[in-house]
Amino acid sequence: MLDIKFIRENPDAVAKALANRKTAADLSGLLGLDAARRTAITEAEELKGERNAASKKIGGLMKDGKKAEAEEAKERVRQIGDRITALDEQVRELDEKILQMLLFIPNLPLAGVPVGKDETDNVVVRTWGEKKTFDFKIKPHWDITEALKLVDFERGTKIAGSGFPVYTGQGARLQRALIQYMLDLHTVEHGYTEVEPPFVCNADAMTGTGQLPKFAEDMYHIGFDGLYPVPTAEVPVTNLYADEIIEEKLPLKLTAYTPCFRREAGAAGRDTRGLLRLHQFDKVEMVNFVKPEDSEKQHEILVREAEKVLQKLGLHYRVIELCTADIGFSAAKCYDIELWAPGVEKWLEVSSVSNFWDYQARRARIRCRDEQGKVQFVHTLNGSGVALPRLVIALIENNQNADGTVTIPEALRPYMGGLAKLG
RNA sequence: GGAGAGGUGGCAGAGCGGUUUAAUGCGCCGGUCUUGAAAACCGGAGAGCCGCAAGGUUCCGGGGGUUCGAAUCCCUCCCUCUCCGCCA
Repeated sequence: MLDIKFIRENPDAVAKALANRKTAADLSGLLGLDAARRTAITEAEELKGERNAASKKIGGLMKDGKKAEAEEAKERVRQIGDRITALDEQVRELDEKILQMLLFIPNLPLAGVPVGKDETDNVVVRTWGEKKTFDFKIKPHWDITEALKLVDFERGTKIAGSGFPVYTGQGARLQRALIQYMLDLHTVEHGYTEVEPPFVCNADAMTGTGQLPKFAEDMYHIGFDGLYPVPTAEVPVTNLYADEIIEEKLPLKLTAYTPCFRREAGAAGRDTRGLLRLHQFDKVEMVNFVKPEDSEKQHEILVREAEKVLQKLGLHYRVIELCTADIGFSAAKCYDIELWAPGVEKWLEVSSVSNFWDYQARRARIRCRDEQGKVQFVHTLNGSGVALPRLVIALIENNQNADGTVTIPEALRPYMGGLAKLG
């Protein structure tokens, strides 16, 4: 959420930043409500001051036995009280309206984020590795998973629906191995603390990180209990510190494996084949809570930590900086990491590494102290480290052999019981 | 799920209608003393909002109510603990 004070003092800059995002917002309407709110608060607080003083006097009169005088004063204060009740109600309504508007306004892109009209204006920052050449006819991953019985799509559809694959045999083992490999990498080499959060969250948590209220349709919802299966570990892990002043040393780096549930509303019919786009998938996520002055530096470190996962597996990837029109709702700056998948001949997004600045911290009220002990909002960052299905796609398409087997990268073999090949 | 008890500042724990601007202890920060430290003593110290500031105002699990005035009384929801039941 944006700071209403910042909007009040920089309306033009905010309008321009939102325009770069291709987002419209009624800023003047918002500021009108803000002005009305402050007027009402000022009057209400003045009256409360009067009432507090008068009530104290009444207490004194009662004690002295001056009953008549006390009754007279009570009547006067009652009237003040009525006015206060009305003003408080007015403030409450204005607060709610202002909050509802703020919750729907996205974060502002950082200065330096390329201004663009859509995803075609994203910028390739760097590329690692190169496209592998094959001396045989390669297969797309769905043929490989079928031949090696790694994934059973049909039975997943039967028990849950399309987009809910069943991993079987070595395919299931591979999922488990990748999760463990990534968690070990982040905890041992990158200094993360592993957490295993709940796989469902309440509406408050969903609002804190920005999924609600705007993206309700993208999520599953257990209406009976008011819970949402998590669309990403970002939600439970970031909200761990909601409503807190973090006293631990920053940066605080947490990593978590969770399954992720997404309705993919609006994406029906796209990438329906294989593992490209799913309603449920596994992901290891990294979340950082950092001091405001460190967030840009820490963001760069975070992308490198995600890249490390791919480098150790020897996979060709590129890092993209998203332009103003393409960064996510809550993000101020975002890098995507894309793996090359030769079978489907596509760059596949396996990681999104975002700097949320103080946007989520303000929504979730996550704070820290500066050197003077003054309370301020932390900056939150997160990055996939990484998402499994597309990693699996790239892994098996890149490492497939002429005989139909798939070579397992060295880094992964300890997690596969020493196995060198699938199939 | 049933019965009971309880939710107060970082923690412990008073207060149960009007000098509570939330006692007291521990912990924390600063100071005195000390070669240094400890102890002792003195002082400080929560969060939000409005305000240029002075200052004001709100917050005792959440919400609502009674009252001139609520941490304190009433209603309701949530959570925790104990016992019972069920159960991986």
